[in-house]
Amino acid sequence: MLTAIYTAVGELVGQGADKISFPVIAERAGVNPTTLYRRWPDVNALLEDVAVAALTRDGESVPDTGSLQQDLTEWANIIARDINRPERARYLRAMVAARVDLVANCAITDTRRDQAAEMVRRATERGEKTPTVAQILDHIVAPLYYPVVFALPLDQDHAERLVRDVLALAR
Amino acid sequence: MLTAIYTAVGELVGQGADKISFPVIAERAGVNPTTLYRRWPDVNALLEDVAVAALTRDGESVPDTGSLQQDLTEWANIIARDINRPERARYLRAMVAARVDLVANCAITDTRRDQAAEMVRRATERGEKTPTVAQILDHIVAPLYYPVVFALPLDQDHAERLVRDVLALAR
DNA sequence: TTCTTAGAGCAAAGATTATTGCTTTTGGAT
DNA sequence: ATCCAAAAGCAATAATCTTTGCTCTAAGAA
Repeated sequence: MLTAIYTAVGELVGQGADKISFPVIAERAGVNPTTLYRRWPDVNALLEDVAVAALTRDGESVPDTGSLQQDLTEWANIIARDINRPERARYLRAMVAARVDLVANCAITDTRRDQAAEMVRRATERGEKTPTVAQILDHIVAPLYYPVVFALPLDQDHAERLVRDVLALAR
Repeated sequence: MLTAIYTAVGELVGQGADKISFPVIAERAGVNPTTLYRRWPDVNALLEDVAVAALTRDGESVPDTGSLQQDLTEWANIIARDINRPERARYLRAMVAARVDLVANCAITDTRRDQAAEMVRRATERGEKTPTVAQILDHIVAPLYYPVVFALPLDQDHAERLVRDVLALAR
């Protein structure tokens, strides 16, 4: 039931459907539209729920290679690969469209911040100089998301360049 | 006629209306819905046109203070102030929603790149060491847009910190 | 001035979406 | 097994959006 609905939404978002309405979702999920109208205040709310579910399932473990540079590089590449997948990119845009503040805060930013903090903590323990968590978010995460959100052409080695830059800020 | 339509759209977007349809726009603009249906393929197309018009009219001149640091600081603050205005933020999100690749490329990125290039050029002529244009886009522009797009809380002095960081990359 | 034509309005019809009262199913507790 | 309550389905209705043929207006050309 619920998973059928989530799946339906995921498929619609994934294939870039531009007419995502309750009736459309309901038909694809094999449920009655009324169910959706009764359970969610509007389509955006449902979209939000699905987005949270889709974006928080990060089995992604934080890289732990023994060097901050490698950790960040692997991490940045994981993020880059993830958000550049077409359907993932559409999720992001759909969320932005829906002004899904909650998702933005919880699922994306918080997770990324925690992961960055973890890597910095380990590096500090090893005695490495590190940039701040805020710097990592500003200078790695943001530049990775920016082109995806705005549908700009992605360039190779972006992640590597960002890591190199941010490491120059290590104190 | 056209300006009435654009104005109507602008007002609706500006006040965060979530039901932006041709009939609604038409009524506010005092035109017949048919006109809109016949002239634009769908609402997003109209939104795109309006967004282009709204975002390309940058009378913004590039700062020229005699120092790259000051140029970048003023520039970053101009950008930050601009895109953090609520209705401007909504435009951005609306554009992202509409997958307005064209707008993203032309109006935003290209303009910003040109402006950055101009400041770098001047600084280089003065003999200053500078970061690359790509670095400025990655480490100043992207981090400024990121929180706006994702509706994250904005923090004071963000622009200043970004400029300080990016200048550490100057070569 | 008259003709031409692109664009805008009007109105009717069709399609889709949203709401609501009521019935039916389902899963768990007794 | 039976009962209960929450959730889902159903169907009728309303509201909104979309399409289409036709008419009317206005700006430029002959």
